[in-house]
Amino acid sequence: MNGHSSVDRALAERVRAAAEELNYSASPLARSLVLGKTNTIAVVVPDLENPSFHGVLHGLSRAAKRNGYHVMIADSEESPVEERILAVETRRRCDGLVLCAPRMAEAELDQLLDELKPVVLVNRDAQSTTTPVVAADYRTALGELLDLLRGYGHRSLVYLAGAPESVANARRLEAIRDFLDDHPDSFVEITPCGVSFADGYEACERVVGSAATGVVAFNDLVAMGLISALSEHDVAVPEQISVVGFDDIPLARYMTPPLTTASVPVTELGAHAWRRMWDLLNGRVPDHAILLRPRIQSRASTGPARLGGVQS
Amino acid sequence: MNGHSSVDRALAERVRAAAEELNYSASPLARSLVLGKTNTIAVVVPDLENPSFHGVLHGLSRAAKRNGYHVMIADSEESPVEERILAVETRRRCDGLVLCAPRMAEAELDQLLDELKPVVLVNRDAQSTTTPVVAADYRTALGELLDLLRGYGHRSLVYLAGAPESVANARRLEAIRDFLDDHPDSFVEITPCGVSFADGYEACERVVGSAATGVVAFNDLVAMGLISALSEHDVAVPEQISVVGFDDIPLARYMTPPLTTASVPVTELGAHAWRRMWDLLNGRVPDHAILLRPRIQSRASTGPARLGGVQS
DNA sequence: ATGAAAGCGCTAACAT
DNA sequence: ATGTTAGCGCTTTCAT
Repeated sequence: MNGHSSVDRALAERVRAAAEELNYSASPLARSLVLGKTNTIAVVVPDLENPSFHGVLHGLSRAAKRNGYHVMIADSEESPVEERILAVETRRRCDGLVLCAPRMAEAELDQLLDELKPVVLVNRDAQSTTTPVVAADYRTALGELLDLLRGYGHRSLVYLAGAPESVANARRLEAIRDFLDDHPDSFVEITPCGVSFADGYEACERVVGSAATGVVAFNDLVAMGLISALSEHDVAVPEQISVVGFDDIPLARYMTPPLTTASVPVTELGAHAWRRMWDLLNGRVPDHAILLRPRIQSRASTGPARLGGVQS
Repeated sequence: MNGHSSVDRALAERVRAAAEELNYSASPLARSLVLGKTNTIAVVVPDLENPSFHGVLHGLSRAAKRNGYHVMIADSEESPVEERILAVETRRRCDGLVLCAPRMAEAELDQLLDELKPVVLVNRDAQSTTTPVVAADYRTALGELLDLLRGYGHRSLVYLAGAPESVANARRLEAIRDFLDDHPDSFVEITPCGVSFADGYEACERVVGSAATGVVAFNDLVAMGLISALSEHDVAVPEQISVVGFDDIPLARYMTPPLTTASVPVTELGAHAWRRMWDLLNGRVPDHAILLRPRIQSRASTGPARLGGVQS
């Protein structure tokens, strides 16, 4: 018997040596079958190409490896139906599931959660109070960005919105509503925009046409696109308009000017997700939800407001 | 019996219905054990955070899914020893292995390949003539970039080198050597630099100090860092110095000026890798090696050479 | 056409 | 302390 029974020392040693020689090792498959555990978990993501999932995957896989677990990946290609099928099917080949920002509807998700458990949710919450959730606190972070702008004296802002349906956008809107409630003298214009550099670039006219002195872009890409267009229109950032992004992508700090933004701790998100899963796997009950606070990176794309905005 | 035996129609239908009702489905684990195949492959990468591996993973996982295969990931964290252990261990839990740009030494790799097969290599070649290799043709692509610069009249260039040991850097040096052989009137100064924005930024002095009219950066990040520093030194790109990058990262086309670079088809790389694996899995013999040509993106960071370089 | 039995490679519980 | 056996959940082969 291999491992920790009560066997003769010498014999055990000889067996181990022989195993080494023939380079034999127990079939993980057969072990899994009899033990009822595969030492593998799966993570389902909507799009493997999205950088924010890389971070999560990275943090998760490293943490899992330290506990001797392997990780499978499943890419739902942004399809809610595919996502459901994939989740169920993948779940059967492993011991647990991590669902990253699932795209399926609330009702469907809640119903599915029971069948899938153990399962942990990343960047998406559910009714289920038994399912652990780990998420980035977009709402608080955007609030801090708004506060920063306000601290510089900005009272009239534009928000360049992302995908209207998305949870990410909804959270930001909540933060704006909170902010407006707290500061009745402030004004934020919600402008449909998008999530890419090109979207930000094209929003330039609208921004310049408004009386705003500050812009909150949905993310860094949008902010960069906007800044690029602004510089072509000879609008100085931050002298005439301050701009903030969101995500802190690698190039954000190297832009001219370096971009003020919120850095989402994606790798930590993944590590925390594993922690929850590990608890679940060991019969422990993890905290229900944990919100990770993005870090505000205050850089040179923001500065004191000039009265009257661009026109002045 | 489930599937395609010769059974009574009605009975089969009833069984299927019952299975549906109880939402029963065969345990993939037990099936795997008896069939001797897991319908899973694993891909080993040196660093899950590296964007170029995301593309490969993405293309690979989508292609594999279409053939009913799952994919596991293993992150060796850039450690050659870890890589070896991981590869062997992971291989036992699945039907095949894809090694992405393995960091281990040639000799070790060649020896290991036999134990791991079926295995396909991405962006790294080996002695083994039986192991399929799919790679990006860095050498040809850099040659084309050099030709482009030459076409603009540049005769004196600087190459900002990446990690000295890396295969990626070696391929580029080969291309430079070829180019120099073909064009004895050209001159390329090899300068140690690095792979990041900051590395490129710091190379500015060296570049300005040289007589070069064109710069070949190891990658886009380096090129961007350099251009950023050049603009602070009021050196105009491409009027005074032309700069090319490599990779075509998402922001390359949006830089000011938009960056001339080579676009590596990473997703296709992944898809091709799966194709090879699929052949291997089905007893077919795939082509030994396939080289995917990056696409040259000629943009505004390159232009006609001015005699005398910066000084003029 | 259908049912029974063997066995994939292991581990755990039992008997020696 | 060591050897033996049952069985994890399937598929396949062989009888019926």
